[in-house]
Amino acid sequence: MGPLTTPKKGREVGSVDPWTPTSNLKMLISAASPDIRNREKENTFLIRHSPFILPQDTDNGEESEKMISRKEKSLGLLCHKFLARYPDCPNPALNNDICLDDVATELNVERRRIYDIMNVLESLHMVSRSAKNRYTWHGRTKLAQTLAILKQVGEEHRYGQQMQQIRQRLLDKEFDFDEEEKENKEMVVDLESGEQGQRELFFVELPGVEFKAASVNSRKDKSLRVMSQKFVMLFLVSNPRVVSLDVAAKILIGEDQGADQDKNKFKTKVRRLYDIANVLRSLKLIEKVHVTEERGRKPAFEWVGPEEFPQVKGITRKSVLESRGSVDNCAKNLFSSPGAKRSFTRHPSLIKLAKSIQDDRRKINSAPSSPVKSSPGETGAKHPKPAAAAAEVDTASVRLQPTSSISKEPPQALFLTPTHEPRANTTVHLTPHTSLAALPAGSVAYIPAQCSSLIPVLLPQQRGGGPYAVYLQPSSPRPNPLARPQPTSLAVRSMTFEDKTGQSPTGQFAPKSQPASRASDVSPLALKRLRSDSASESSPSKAKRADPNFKVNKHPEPSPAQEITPTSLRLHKPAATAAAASPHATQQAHRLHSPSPAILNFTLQNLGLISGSSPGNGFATPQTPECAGTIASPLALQQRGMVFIKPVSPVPIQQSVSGQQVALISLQQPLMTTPKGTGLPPHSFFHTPVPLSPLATMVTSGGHLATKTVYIPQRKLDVATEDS
DNA sequence: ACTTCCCGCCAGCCT
DNA sequence: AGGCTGGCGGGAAGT
Repeated sequence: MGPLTTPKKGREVGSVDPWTPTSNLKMLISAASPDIRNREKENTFLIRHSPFILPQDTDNGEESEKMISRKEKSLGLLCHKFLARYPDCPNPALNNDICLDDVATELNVERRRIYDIMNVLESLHMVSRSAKNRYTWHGRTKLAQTLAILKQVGEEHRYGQQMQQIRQRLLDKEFDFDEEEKENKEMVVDLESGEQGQRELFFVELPGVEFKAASVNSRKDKSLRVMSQKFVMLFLVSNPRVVSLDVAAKILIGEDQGADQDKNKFKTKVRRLYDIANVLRSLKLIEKVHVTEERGRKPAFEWVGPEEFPQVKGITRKSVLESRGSVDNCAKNLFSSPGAKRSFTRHPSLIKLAKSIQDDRRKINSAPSSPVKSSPGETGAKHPKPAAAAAEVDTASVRLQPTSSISKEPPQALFLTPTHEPRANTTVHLTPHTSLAALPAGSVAYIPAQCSSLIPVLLPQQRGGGPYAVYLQPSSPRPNPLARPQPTSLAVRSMTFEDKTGQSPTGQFAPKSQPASRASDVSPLALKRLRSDSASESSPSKAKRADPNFKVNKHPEPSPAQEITPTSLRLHKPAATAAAASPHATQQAHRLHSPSPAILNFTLQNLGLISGSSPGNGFATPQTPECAGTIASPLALQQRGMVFIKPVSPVPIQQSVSGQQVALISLQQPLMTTPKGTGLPPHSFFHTPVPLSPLATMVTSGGHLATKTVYIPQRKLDVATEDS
């Protein structure tokens, strides 16, 4: 097909690429403007020494005139450079005009690349197009607001469910490889016709940041922007905030491509997702991680941006949906969907859907929209950003703070702000900025990976159901906290955790400064259950020594990946730990091996959920109720051989092909040593389908809890933890 | 071999 | 008509 080839790498900075037009241009530019060149150099320097991207590769001194690697030309890096030119919160009074030509010139890239960046930034309302070749810079002033809205829209569109659905499909595929293609098709159909399958493309606008000129908006191809918004939405509605590329791509394909999508389409989407992701990464909104499942490791991204947003209330939301035949609508809302062209392919149910959404929208669009260009000054200055400001505060407050000096362990080891993490890929980090207090009652919270261990936090349950956590069985029934860490022979059995997925938890959190949980908050029933359940247990898995790294907790510096990795997390067959605490749990649950009462008490106490009885082992429990999640001493728990596995995904129970009930769960296993030779990063997400035991089902017999029950089979853990 | 994603062609819209 | 935008996918770099 054409002479489309990617020029080979290995060009020098100043060298000319004789066969591309841009290189000529570049040469001309740099020849003509030493000024620009210098600026470019500065930028390069800046970037080089920034933690973002380019981690280690080029620090060998004089590489200034060396080969430009592909990495150095990445969109993310480019975006980073771009961002460096503008303040996060621009003074509206100043000139925030962006001229694409200038930017392209100064950054020494083709305009084409700038468009990519601008599109993504525009989707977040960090810039808005003011005229041809011109944008207005808004910085992050509207970001929180935008995210809030995107989240809301995402919830309305049930993206969370769609993702689940897709994950399920993928899961099914794992059970039945032959069906792969078929499944794919079915999925699309389902999404298309499903009552929650809102296929229409839309772009969410903000007052003051609308697409101005109709000419700009009538353009049909806005997919990068729309994709970008949707991609962000996926994160915002996903719990946990991890979205794998394939799932995202599938959703995005389904949306605008109906059933005719194929492999190429998918690949193209993924390419675009990478583009978007790279910009989002440079914005520090997401980070790259990996999800590991049976079929291997796959790329994913985790949201590391703000978690809490201002109320959307009072904000005009203009989610312009594609609406067949309503020309006025398009004109008015300055956004016409790409669907126009494809309208005939649309499933009838969608038309209905679109209509209802349209109605919906009408209601929502109460605030006046400005069809007129707004001046740069108008944006952001008009409304003293009450919402945005609030959001900033919120955002800041969400970060877990190091506990007071009372704590024995270096606080830094416990809490780390993600923004300070320079490292790039592969390692999954827990989301430290998620305020524990912000977690829905009953959810299993956790602390940052730097803590080396995942500690469950039982939040006060709201109503019914029991809070639930998962315990990995400690090897010793009577751990000596002061001794060297015992080898951990583990087994997780089941977990139930409640989490109002898809429901915005906003608004019901306890203030960060106050303990999220207190003994009184815990359902007595649940506690009772916990205790009684933990009757039998123990397992003398005389095992191996703990990994020397076990003590890393003492290192204040974040070196997440290798810390605390009991290399020998081998599963111990009979050691079953049940954490079933649902009031509905039946006797069967009792039969499960549970954590010993001592441990439970200890844990609960540490969590500030109960008070009174001491750990009884001489171990001083730091009182650091800063927030429930502070969990006095993770190390202590760790030393007791307790290991927790965090489910990182809502866990709907599904039917597998064989008719067996299965849950697709995602675990994050910072404690697990990667099996040798698997090439899996130590902190991988372990994404796996898991057959549900009758118990798991039972535990959830209460009803809605069913969708939150996880049964972690030994088999899976074996896979992940077996050494050698 | 697979993942990541740069590069630039070229269609389509805008001025 | 010519410039601006941006979808798109080949294929190279990176892992």
